[in-house]
Amino acid sequence: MRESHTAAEARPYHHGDLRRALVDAARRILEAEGPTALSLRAVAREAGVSPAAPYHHFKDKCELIEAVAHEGWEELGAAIAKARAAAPSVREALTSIGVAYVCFARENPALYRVMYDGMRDRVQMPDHAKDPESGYSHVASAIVEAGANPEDTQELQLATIAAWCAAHGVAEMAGFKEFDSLKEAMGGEEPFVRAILDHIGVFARSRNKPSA
Amino acid sequence: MRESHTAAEARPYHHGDLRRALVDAARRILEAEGPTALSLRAVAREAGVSPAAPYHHFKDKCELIEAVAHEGWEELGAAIAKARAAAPSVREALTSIGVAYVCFARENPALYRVMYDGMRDRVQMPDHAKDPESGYSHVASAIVEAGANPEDTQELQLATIAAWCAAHGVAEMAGFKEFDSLKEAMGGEEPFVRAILDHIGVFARSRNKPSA
DNA sequence: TGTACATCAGTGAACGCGCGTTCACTGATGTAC
DNA sequence: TGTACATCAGTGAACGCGCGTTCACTGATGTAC
Repeated sequence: MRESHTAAEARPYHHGDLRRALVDAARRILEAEGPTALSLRAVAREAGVSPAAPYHHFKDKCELIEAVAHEGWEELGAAIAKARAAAPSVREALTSIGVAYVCFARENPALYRVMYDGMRDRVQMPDHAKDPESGYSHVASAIVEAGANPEDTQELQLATIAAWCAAHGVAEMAGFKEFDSLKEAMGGEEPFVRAILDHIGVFARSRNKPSA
Repeated sequence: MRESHTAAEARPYHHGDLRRALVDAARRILEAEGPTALSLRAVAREAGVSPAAPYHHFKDKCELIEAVAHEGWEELGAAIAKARAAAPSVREALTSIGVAYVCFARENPALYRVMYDGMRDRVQMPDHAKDPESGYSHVASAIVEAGANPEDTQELQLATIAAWCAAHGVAEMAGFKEFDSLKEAMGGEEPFVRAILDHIGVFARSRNKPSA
């Protein structure tokens, strides 16, 4: 019952945990065929189930996609936390976070796109800023540790958002074929990404701590 | 024959310049209903023409969309050139360019998205770097004017790409509802964008010219 | 321990929809003589 | 200037497709007695 069943395998009439299986199937489709291929029917097909089955677990297509995106944000938050913890020094924490962010997006490009699409027209502020385990909170507190004044909340918000925006831009563009020759000259995509982040500045040093 | 005909108006059997009219119709749809509504049939409908008519002017849907995106890149290049020319000083040129870039994207969000979608999986490097009127070229030469060494082409490329990435990130995220209260506190979206760009650094000063 | 029954989680066929594209066609235009 | 004809740029009906969602259904499970 805990084991997963591929589409072809025989499986009991009752699935056990179809909700989970559907989210996994959706992610497999995203990875293999990209966001445009992500239809409810395709997900059901991939999970080896009839097109109506998902409706016992999700109100509609949108709700399934939200579940996928939610999982993505959680994993991104975890990746950022891990990178921060592993950083050799407080001064380098932000750079590590930036690299981890971009790597996550590059390793899960379709998932990342879905995460952002869900974000775009959201009215209600999601939990990001409130959840201390979110990527946002980690960035904010890394900026404070690097010397920013935690009392000046507006300034801190701006710095955090600036870092987030810049990382997002790099994440979306790092894969452009247009940069292939440059990436190659630099020894691969990661050195390239590090160099770009370093040029961006928010990641290279804190504004309120005049270098060292 | 030069005048435009709306869908309802009578128009001669031969359109005159249907190609142009189709691109305009596509942009109207983008603006009004966003990228997901941009179908060939919808464009034909909006232009007041049968669904088969566009095939006399474009090989397929993709070619139409490319034409729209191409127009977008040209306009973005022009907006950047204008901002650069209007900048009060060489030192501020980059900031002006950044603001102009983000403003363009925010004023034409759906068009901007289409432009980037077309970019994503492009193999052939488009003309951006070669075309001296492209946004890319303007940014690169503004960076040189700000003090970067034009001989070090790799460094110059990195700086240009870094600025481009950061601007893209801000452009895509500036509209998030999540930032509404902060934007309001800062007196609107443009001050907010300027503040974010300023935090980002590439736009605030050149790396190779240690401030002033 | 066995049986009746409610509930849950699937099935598969069907709905209406809009899409991209093709096709044979026709009305309008321009050119040759 | 008038006429025959090739070419161009439209039409509108039709194709097959995959989609999201609904529906009446049924097989499996769990609970009450």
